[in-house]
Amino acid sequence: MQRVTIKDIARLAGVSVTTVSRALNHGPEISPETRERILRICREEGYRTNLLARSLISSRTNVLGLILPDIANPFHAALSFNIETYARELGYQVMLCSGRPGDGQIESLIDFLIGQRVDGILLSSANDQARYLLRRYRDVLPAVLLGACVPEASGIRANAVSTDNFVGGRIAAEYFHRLGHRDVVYLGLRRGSVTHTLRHGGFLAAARELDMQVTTVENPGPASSISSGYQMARRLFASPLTQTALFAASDAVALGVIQAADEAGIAIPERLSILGFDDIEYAALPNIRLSTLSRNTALMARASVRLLLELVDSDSRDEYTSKLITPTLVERATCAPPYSG
Amino acid sequence: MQRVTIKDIARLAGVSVTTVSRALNHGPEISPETRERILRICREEGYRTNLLARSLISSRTNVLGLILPDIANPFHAALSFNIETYARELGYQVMLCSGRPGDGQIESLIDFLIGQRVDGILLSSANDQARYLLRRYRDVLPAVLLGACVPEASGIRANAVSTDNFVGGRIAAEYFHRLGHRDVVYLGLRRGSVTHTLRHGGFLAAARELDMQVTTVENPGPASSISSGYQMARRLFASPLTQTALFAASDAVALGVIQAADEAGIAIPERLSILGFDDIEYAALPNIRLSTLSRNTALMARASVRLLLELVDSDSRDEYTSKLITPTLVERATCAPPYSG
DNA sequence: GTGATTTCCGGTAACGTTTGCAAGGAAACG
DNA sequence: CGTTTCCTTGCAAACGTTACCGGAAATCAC
Repeated sequence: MQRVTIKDIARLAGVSVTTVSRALNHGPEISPETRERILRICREEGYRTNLLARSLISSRTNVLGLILPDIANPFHAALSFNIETYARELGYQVMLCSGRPGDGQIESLIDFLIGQRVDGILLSSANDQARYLLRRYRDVLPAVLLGACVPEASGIRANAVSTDNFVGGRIAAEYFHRLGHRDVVYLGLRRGSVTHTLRHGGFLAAARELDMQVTTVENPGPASSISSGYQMARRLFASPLTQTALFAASDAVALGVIQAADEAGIAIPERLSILGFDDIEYAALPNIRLSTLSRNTALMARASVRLLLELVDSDSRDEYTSKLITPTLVERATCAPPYSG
Repeated sequence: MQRVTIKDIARLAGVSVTTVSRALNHGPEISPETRERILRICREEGYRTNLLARSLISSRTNVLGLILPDIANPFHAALSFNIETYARELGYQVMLCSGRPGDGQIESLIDFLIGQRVDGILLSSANDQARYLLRRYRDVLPAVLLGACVPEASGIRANAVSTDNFVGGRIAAEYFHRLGHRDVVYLGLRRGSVTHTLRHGGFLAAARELDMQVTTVENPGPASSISSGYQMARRLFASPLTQTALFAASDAVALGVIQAADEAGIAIPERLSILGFDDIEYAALPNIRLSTLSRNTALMARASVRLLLELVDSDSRDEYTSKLITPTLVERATCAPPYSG
């Protein structure tokens, strides 16, 4: 694993290391001929700048940390893809880590990223620990919360870009009401999750105004996946079903619900309407045609990266900006008026 | 962004930096009391080792690079998740980059990872450039190819762990034959992709032995996604369909085919049997029930990480090991005997 | 031709660690 | 009590860069 250093190049070119560094980086203070000669030698020798050393002295890595709860969820995958492409356009690389909340996994990931001296982190682990984490790492490195909107009321301020989950919940409830549903279920809330608390809150608020009855099914597990949706739905379907519509915490969860409904012989949407959240690619499939609330991952990615980089550059810790993106309803085939046979 | 260094801790504790370093790292050569005192101060001050500096001197980062063509594909997402978890168990962090082959994206990613001095890379970009890349980076850093088996015959040797694509192709053809199909299509080959060349080869070989007729539809685009499958299938369905079964390059592609078939009014599996590859989570959904060839991502992840770490430790460049994993047929609902009404 | 200015380059320190070597003191041993 | 050994600690060099400052040569103005 022989590695060519700047010193080797300097020796080979008969110049000092300073000159080589200048040839590689800044412009004018070097003659075109020597620069060309040095660059040629670098190419021949296969020289590659040691970014560790460079970052050590410049105290900037041009790497952004991204923490996601579950890359297997297509929504997160799409988000991560968009974040990576956009960051790369801006000259940044992304270091992706997945970690579920609980048992200190997130903390140790953040610690690792700080150790790696990333320039900032994007944290998409929507739970109550966020507020704790934020305070703890507040003046250690710039961070923006992703998807986990911190409510104004909580007194915790954070840089965040998020889907407007409260409004999303409202939209869902209003849509159900418009279709004629009066007895509905909200499925997939994880206790302590800011995202879901808000979404649930919006759903409940609108439901109350509209005189609808809401049953809530909580997510016991950490992840919002197909299998967790399947588990929850099975519990729900174990007793006789009075409700006519179901709002799921995510499309993945909704797909699990569909699976359980299929097994339980519950017709969709005739017997039960199902509305998802995220609008993942698979929701649009002809056999699925899941009605859902769409979040614009490309928009979220751009906004969050841009915000984070502003923070990195400005270095100001005294103001917070929170960007909310309203989800939009995508009507497909899994929602219909209740069957009144 | 004030950062506490080892020097600060040393000053605070009234010892030398050496002592602090020893308290943080190796064991016996320090008294328990001072160690405890130092560690306490580190906690209080929020000290975090600068991994850049450590790596610079130890010339080891404990970071592995992972290059994937498309994280949005659930198969890659699952693979990446498994790789990350397994690597973390072994004390390594993963730096994930997505890059499509062509226009030098892969090369620049590899260059970046080398610059970051990752200990090794996992490269899952199955195309012909692999052989070029391998030779170029051969003695710069350890690498293992993922999913892209390099055939013995090609004379190029590489460390690789891969699904046995040739056998996979055979299995598919034999399965179709067993069901009674004689006129079939292979869809999704990307010209120049090693993976698909092999898979196609196995499919063709078995088909020839079994006297089946094969039509091949090539993938024009770079990615193996739902939309590319949809595009290819639309082209195929534009003219009258004589074939009765279709083997798709991946599950994502197969889902795109299903979408196009749905629009074209082609019944599955009555009019056309469809077989996928990968066995992604969504293939098992009750509305989909895609028959497919399963690859064990967990196994692939463990094998590749283990192999790579062996390479990192052994530092031997003279032997290559290639691990093949046989895919297994998963029969669900999209394959049936041809309709002979 | 002298001084001022520009152009190009080198020496050296620094970034925050780890590590080999050596030294100081205490304990053990005769 | 002298010597050896062990335990604990510190000094200084090194990793591969970049940045500051200063100097030599070349160019320019007069």
